[in-house]
Amino acid sequence: MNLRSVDLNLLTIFDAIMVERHMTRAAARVGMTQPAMSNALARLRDLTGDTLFVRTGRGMMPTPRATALAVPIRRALDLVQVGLTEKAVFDPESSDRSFTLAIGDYCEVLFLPQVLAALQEEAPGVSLSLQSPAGATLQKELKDNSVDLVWDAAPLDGPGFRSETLFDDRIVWIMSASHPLAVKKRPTLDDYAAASHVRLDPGHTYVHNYDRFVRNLGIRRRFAVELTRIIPMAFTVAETHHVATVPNRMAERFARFLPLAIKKVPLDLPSSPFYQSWHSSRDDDPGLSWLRGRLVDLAKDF
DNA sequence: CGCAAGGGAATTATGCTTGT
DNA sequence: ACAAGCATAATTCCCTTGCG
Repeated sequence: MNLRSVDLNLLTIFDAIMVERHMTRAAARVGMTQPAMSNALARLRDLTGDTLFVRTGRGMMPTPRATALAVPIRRALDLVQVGLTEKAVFDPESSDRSFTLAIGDYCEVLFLPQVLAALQEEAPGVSLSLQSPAGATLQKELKDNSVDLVWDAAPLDGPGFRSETLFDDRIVWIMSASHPLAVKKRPTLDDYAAASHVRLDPGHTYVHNYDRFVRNLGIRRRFAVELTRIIPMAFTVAETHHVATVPNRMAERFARFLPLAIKKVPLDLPSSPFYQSWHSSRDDDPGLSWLRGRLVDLAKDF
């Protein structure tokens, strides 16, 4: 049934008759005349294909169909009432809501374990759905609510979008622990430029930003391979003599599991912050506000 | 933007049914 | 038979839509 073609006001009519069991009193209850109430009941009968209420000596008796409808209609009206009159609240402990995030494989690797641990503790019923790719291409998805939050190395600050900083990072380069340069304490810019690089898909915004910065300095790097995902990049670097340029937090994370050496890039680099962005129509969404706040907090200690 | 036509729901007036 | 109460008919009012 298409609700667009249904006069939802008829639900309040139904409820009034159900409560009063009397057309004239039901009409007074909702502030209309008895014939109007009678006409509204006729439309309800037409809509449901059921008599709904039968005239008897002791008032209007509901049919089985009307009795079955009474509870769901009452519940629906209560929900609407609450929704319209009270500011919605979000209770993380009892919520079973699911949020869709597009945070990119970098943050999935780096951040997701802590986020999930925190959720398990504070909001055990809340679930996450991760969508890739992340980044500034997701305006449409944010707008139509198919994605709740986007993380990226660039804020989404167009009209209708909001962003806040999550954390800051600096760019480093990594290589296998068995790479000849791994033992060198401070590899030079020449060492860096001469190395054979693994390039991550510039769809990763921080890669795009960094590439542009380095190119503007006139530094040319040789790329042996271009990869779209972070995990293969980490393994490639760990098991070959190619090097990669990545945010420091990611480097440290991988170095806990893989034999990697982390080196400072011998350049005066700007910091590489990450942002979370959402659509401004969700500003008052209490659930999403809660999640955003928790994510910002978690990113601080991280 | 303003106006007229059309449609739907409310009101008033009235008819019809039912219980006492 | 009569009063109470629901349904129906006629009319009014208001909102939407289409056109100049």
